Amino acid sequence: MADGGAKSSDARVTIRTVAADSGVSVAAVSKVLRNAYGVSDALRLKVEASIGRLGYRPSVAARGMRGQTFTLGVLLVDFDNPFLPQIYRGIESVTAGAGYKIMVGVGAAQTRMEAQLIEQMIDNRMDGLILVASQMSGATLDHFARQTPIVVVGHHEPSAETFDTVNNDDRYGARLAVRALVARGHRDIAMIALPDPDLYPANVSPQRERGYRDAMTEAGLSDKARVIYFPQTEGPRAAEMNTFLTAPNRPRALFCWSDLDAIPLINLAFQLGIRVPQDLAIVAYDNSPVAALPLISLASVDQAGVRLGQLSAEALLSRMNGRKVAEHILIEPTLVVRGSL
Amino acid sequence: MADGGAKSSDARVTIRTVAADSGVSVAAVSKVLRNAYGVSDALRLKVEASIGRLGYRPSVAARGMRGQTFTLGVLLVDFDNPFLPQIYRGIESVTAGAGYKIMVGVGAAQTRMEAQLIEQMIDNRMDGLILVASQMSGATLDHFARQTPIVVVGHHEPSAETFDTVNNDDRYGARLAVRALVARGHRDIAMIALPDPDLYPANVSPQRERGYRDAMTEAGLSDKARVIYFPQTEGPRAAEMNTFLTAPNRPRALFCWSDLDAIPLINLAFQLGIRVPQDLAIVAYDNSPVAALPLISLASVDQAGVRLGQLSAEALLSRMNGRKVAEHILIEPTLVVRGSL
DNA sequence: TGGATTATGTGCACCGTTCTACGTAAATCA
DNA sequence: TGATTTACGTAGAACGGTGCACATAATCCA
Repeated sequence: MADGGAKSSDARVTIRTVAADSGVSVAAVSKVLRNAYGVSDALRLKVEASIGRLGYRPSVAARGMRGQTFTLGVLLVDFDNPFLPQIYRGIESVTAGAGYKIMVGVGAAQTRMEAQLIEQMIDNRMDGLILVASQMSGATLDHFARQTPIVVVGHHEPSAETFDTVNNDDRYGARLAVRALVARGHRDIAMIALPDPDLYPANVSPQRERGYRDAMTEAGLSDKARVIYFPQTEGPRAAEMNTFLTAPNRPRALFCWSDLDAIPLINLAFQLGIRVPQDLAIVAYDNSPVAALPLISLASVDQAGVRLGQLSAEALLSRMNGRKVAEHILIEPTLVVRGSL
Repeated sequence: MADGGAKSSDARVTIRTVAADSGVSVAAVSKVLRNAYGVSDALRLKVEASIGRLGYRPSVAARGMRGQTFTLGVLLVDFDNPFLPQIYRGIESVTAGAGYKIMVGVGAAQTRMEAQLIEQMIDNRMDGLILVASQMSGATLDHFARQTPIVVVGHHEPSAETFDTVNNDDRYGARLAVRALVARGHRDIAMIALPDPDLYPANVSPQRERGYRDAMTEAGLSDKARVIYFPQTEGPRAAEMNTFLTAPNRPRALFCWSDLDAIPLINLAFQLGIRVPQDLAIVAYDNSPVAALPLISLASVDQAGVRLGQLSAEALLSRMNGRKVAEHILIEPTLVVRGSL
């Protein structure tokens, strides 16, 4: 790192500095920067030399006022879900090649904060947005999608026209999981899902709930179907999990909407002396790294997070490039069998 | 190609729209926005009414060209370290109250990319930056710190003058961990650390390494001290871990620089039939949520991530507020005893 | 009552880019 | 050879805010 430049004047190097240094107009420098049409090799070389010499970097903020910022925004529900990094990596692998930078906003699973962050990203003139597992309603998404290109991951809304969606087939994935339990002879199979499925029908949990019911019906077990909703706040949740596991009518098998709930559950079962899978078989969803640990060994449906990320980034780029008609991509998940099954 | 995307409808509401609507000057609206001096209640009310009616939001990009953006940047090494969310939460809890928004950059543990993201944040005119566990050298940090207020977490450089640092006392924490092993009668205690401690002496791992040596010397075991460095790439690393655990000279106890390495290790031990802690006692660092799972039950040094985040945010705000002299904060970690010890 | 303050609002020059419209020289065509 | 076209470069108006310098009105003080 050439730090020895002894930058006597701390004055910011702007496009004007570069123009003066290379003896051309500001517009010419701008053309080189954007590599626009109408620049001779001689000019380009001269300008690039100046840029290098001065260590010039264009201001994203100023650039955003008229043109592109080459920055994309990614909104994540929260930080704790170990499945999200995979999606992020997928996105990054595609956008980096196309010369885009990424800024991440963390929603903390609150609609209010999510909206603020999206507005923030729009106000920063980011060129496009990818929203991962957003809690927002289709109408709100539509509102934002009219202002900037948007792709949504983990939100099923195949009829949306203003934004694209990228998902794994959650309904099918759930069916896979339940079928595996049925194939092992289980009949008393319950499901753990997120509360208020009717409030957020586009979210993944309600979709998986439908897949669960499909599979139960398919196996002639529709009368056995039973969905449990745990509270989302830490304290009450732990207590209810405990009650659930120690209750006399505890099911013999469990399909859990996400590793996020299954991992605490399998640990609690261990503490309570409930043997997995002998006393309680568990299959979950997301195939997060923790599920793969031998000490946990949680069977889980893999939704190819990296692939989801790549597809969403590609969709965003193509939309930014002018595509107007919405795309709704669905990929096929697979079941990863482990000891808990 | 020249078309930026789908921003067809609704002409943008700008400060001029608001000025026209409320019948005052642009400057007056700006004053209200910044709540600057010299605004009557009547004017304020009128303008705020217009803002509400029109749904106006100031453009961060435009604002950044002269004034503050009220946006802070947080740079994280990577996404997979489950300890980072705690720090983020701490930061967020402080900055939200002060009216700042946060954008996150993910460094992917590459110096090159980290530098790019920092530049990106500066170019976006963010008001200040918090760098968490950055890999960068002190000189590079200094270079950036001259351009914008910076606080660094997880990087020990108490003599730095241009930026603040916030850390837990890694050296002391390591000593705590090793002492606990010694207290249980262990003598053959090895340490697992990050490679190239001399290349990045300011990072946490070398600090913990020093604490390990301190404690070994303190217990009269300096001749037994032994530090193992695993390669950082997935494949070779797993292989070397395996070799290490099955070697005849495998130590009886292990202090691991981070849960990040200890968790795979404890799982591998389980697979190999090595009993923890009977055959191998393990203490690690970071006290991540996974370590706390009963099935893992990994003893670990807790460095109060949330508190670190809060302190760094407070330091940043005070620095942004004009403080020039550097602050170097050190907090005391605690050991969380669990089954692996 | 006149001059000095103080409170409130406005005009306008920035900030650092992009991009359209246009000028000019060189190359091509008829 | 003159008329077109093409290639290269430039001037200057945006973009959407901020904030200084100033004008005006209201209030205060002897």
